[in-house]
Amino acid sequence: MKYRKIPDETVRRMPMYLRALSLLEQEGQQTISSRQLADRLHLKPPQIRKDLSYFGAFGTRGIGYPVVSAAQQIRTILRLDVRQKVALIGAGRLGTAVAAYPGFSVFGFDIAAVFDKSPAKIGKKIGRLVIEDMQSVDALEARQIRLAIVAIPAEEAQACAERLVRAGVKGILNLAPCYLAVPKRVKVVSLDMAMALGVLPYYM
Amino acid sequence: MKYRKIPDETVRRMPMYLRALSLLEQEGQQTISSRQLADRLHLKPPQIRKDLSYFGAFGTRGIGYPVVSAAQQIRTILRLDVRQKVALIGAGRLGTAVAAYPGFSVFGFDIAAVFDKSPAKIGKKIGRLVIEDMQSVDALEARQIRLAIVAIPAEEAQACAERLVRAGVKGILNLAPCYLAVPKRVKVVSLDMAMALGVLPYYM
DNA sequence: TCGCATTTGTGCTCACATTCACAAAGTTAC
DNA sequence: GTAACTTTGTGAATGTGAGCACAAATGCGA
Ligand SMILES: NC(=O)c1ccc[n+]([C@@H]2O[C@H](COP(=O)([O-])OP(=O)(O)OC[C@H]3O[C@@H](n4cnc5c(N)ncnc54)[C@H](O)[C@@H]3O)[C@@H](O)[C@H]2O)c1
Ligand SMILES: NC(=O)c1ccc[n+]([C@@H]2O[C@H](COP(=O)([O-])OP(=O)(O)OC[C@H]3O[C@@H](n4cnc5c(N)ncnc54)[C@H](O)[C@@H]3O)[C@@H](O)[C@H]2O)c1
Repeated sequence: MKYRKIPDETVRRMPMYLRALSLLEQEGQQTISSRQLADRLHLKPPQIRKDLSYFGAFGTRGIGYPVVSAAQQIRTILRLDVRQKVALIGAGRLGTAVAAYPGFSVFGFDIAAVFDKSPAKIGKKIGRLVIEDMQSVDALEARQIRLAIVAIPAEEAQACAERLVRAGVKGILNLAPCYLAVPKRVKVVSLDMAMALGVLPYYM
Repeated sequence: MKYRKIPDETVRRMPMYLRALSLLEQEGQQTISSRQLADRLHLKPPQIRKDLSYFGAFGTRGIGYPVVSAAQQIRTILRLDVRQKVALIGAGRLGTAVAAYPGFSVFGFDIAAVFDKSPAKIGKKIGRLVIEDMQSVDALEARQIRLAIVAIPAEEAQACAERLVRAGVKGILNLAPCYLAVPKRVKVVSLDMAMALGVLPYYM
């Protein structure tokens, strides 16, 4: 396929494929067809084929996609083939849950530091990590941490994001219910649980 | 505007507008223009006007939208004008955080029950709620609970969703990293933190 | 009362995303 | 070796949503 800009939607689905392939890897399955994968993920087969083909042809006609090497390719594409360190900002109720969540490791993420502004929390341990003060955020670059999860109140989140950007952070997962204004070079993905819940009654 | 099917994307943005308007309500602002609102939410003004106009014209030309009545209209549209009870399934790390989260009340949600399968947790209190056993899920309809948040391991989530559907649940917020197959009449919205984080390195 | 400034509501166009349909390429069975 | 079958990769068609541009409506001041 001649070069085309990769659609954002395609990129968004890649981790989905990677998760499924990682699972199949564990199950020991050698190959999977776009149809089988589509059934699992509740997508249409051509969607999957087109998505994967943006990054080159790595399936075998008549057979499907080789599970292990396709997974590895997607890891490379998404830059998840190297372990990515992540800073967690906010050791409150949600932050504590996130810090203990093993689910990030499927994608090679490693919560490498936790920060909070509350003096009562600084120095306390959360799993194997010691909660650090917010000053220490400024040294993230030296520690090769370029990703952050923001789990502090919405009113504090914008200032925090700016501090993270100054500290060299390149990507932010925002769990606070607000928009974060950042330079274009920084990517923000926001998840808002209340908003997600908010649409459900409409469809009842 | 002649009748048109309301785009899913428009519905998805409505809670966003409602959150902003609720905030403005508190701040005591009387009216807001699409431009002002767009600046806050980082959208383009025509987007907001078009979205709102799907539900009828409720702005005033030359002025903007009346904050209080627009908020009330959106609440009615989204069926958030009546208090919605929500069941929480899973009182683990994430479930505990969710149970204590006050942010759902902006939209009129009320976590009305918490369930877990672990005998060690059943009967314990989590805030003002007592953790119930999974048997009790079957009685949700009688308690007028038609929404649920699923915060249990992915392997258990599908079976749980089926049980919820049998119990009359009409909408599910799924926090487990998996697809939930449910009848078409039931709406599922899934949030997957690891997947959201997974795209960030690609953009670095 | 009139003209100017403001802002909504919406038809239209364009961009993006999904899905179809089929040729190309490979496998399997005999 | 070949015929039947499977599945990929992709151009084209279709569907969906975003944004522009402008008419219509309203407010306000002179
Ligand atoms: N609890 C949930 O289930 C839940 C669900 C969805 C969204 N959220 C959002 O996640 C965020 C955190 O929620 P929570 O329930 O954990 O709140 P929390 O109050 O339990 O914890 C917030 C933590 O952030 C720390 N903090 C506050 N301001 C800070 C700052 N400027 N810098 C560093 N640390 C700071 C506080 O000391 C506290 O430890 C909020 O924005 C909330 O809306 C929470
Ligand atoms: N912890 C996080 O920050 C986080 C982040 C993103 C997603 N998640 C997802 O949320 C879900 C819960 O995560 P967690 O960290 O709270 O896990 P957890 O292990 O701390 O808690 C899970 C809870 O669910 C209960 N449970 C298990 N099976 C059940 C069943 N069939 N019916 C009822 N209850 C059941 C367990 O008793 C336990 O209390 C998981 O799917 C996880 O992947 C968690």
